[in-house]
Amino acid sequence: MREQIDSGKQSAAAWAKRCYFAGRAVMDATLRPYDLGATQWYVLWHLANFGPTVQRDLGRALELERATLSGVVATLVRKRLIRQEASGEDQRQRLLSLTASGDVLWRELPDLTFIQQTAFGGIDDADLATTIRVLQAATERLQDLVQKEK
Amino acid sequence: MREQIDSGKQSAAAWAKRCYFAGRAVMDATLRPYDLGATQWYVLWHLANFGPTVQRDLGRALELERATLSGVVATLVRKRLIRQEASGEDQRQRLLSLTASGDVLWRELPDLTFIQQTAFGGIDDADLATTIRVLQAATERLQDLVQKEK
DNA sequence: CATGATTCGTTCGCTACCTAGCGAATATTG
DNA sequence: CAATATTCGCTAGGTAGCGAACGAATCATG
Repeated sequence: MREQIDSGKQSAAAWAKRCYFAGRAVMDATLRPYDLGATQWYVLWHLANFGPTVQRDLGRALELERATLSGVVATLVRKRLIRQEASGEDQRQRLLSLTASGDVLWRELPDLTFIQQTAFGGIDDADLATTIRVLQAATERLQDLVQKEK
Repeated sequence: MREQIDSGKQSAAAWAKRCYFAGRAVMDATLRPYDLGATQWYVLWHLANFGPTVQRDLGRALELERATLSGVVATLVRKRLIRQEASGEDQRQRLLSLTASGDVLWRELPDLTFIQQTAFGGIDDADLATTIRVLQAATERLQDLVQKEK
């Protein structure tokens, strides 16, 4: 929202938005041949790298709301790429794991780390650290604001 | 997506995402009593500050796709907060302006600039500038990547 | 041990984005 | 001037994310 750039504060927020959407656009374009969304890729990525995971833990790891993850998981189950089983200990929990075909697909998928490499590669380490620190601080303050609204 | 923090590069992208959604959450919470979404607010804001605007120009100013804006505009027209008229010069264009009730509502709305003030206030100017520069560079590189995919 | 609070996953309904494709209007070019 | 290309707004269909509300399971407390 370009006109909001009357001060650096608006500008920072606007660039955070643009950066997020630009990154997602690249992921979407890359994953299009595989009929996968960015979030679906993250789920497969986690299961491939960390093995079977309880849905709650997956949500916390990927920082997704239960409702959001629920929908993504349902989609992947429908595609038979992941499996959703009862967890032994807690009957409320669902244990997620890759199916055989999910594992096969995962091996075919391109490595997506090149996206961040392209985006932030060559940027000064100190500047990158500053950026992360500023965004982190802003996010925390915003989350506090939401809490206070309630 | 916290586990992606094996390098600052993933982390920066993840924080950009969180920052964007946190900001939107505050806007949504603030605007809830008025039954308005964040994007709807931006449209009203622009019309209140810049007067009647052609839909195409509004889309460019707010950096929204035609399709996205089309839906938002339809919603606001349905609420009778804005008006959509034929533009004199070009018969394809639609001129948008606040209705009387839209103007009344706008005056009631709280000032939302406090959100960015809260989020980025007190942060060192140089750090803020660095953040903007890094995000801007990353966004441009990502957009180039998308172009190449095509 | 019974009651109440919390947690987990689901569903519903919403906003906000996108791409693709359409028809109509306008610009460009041979 | 006719044919072609572009632009503008709309619609359809998709993903991503949220909050609220719900049943079932579990935990905490009197």
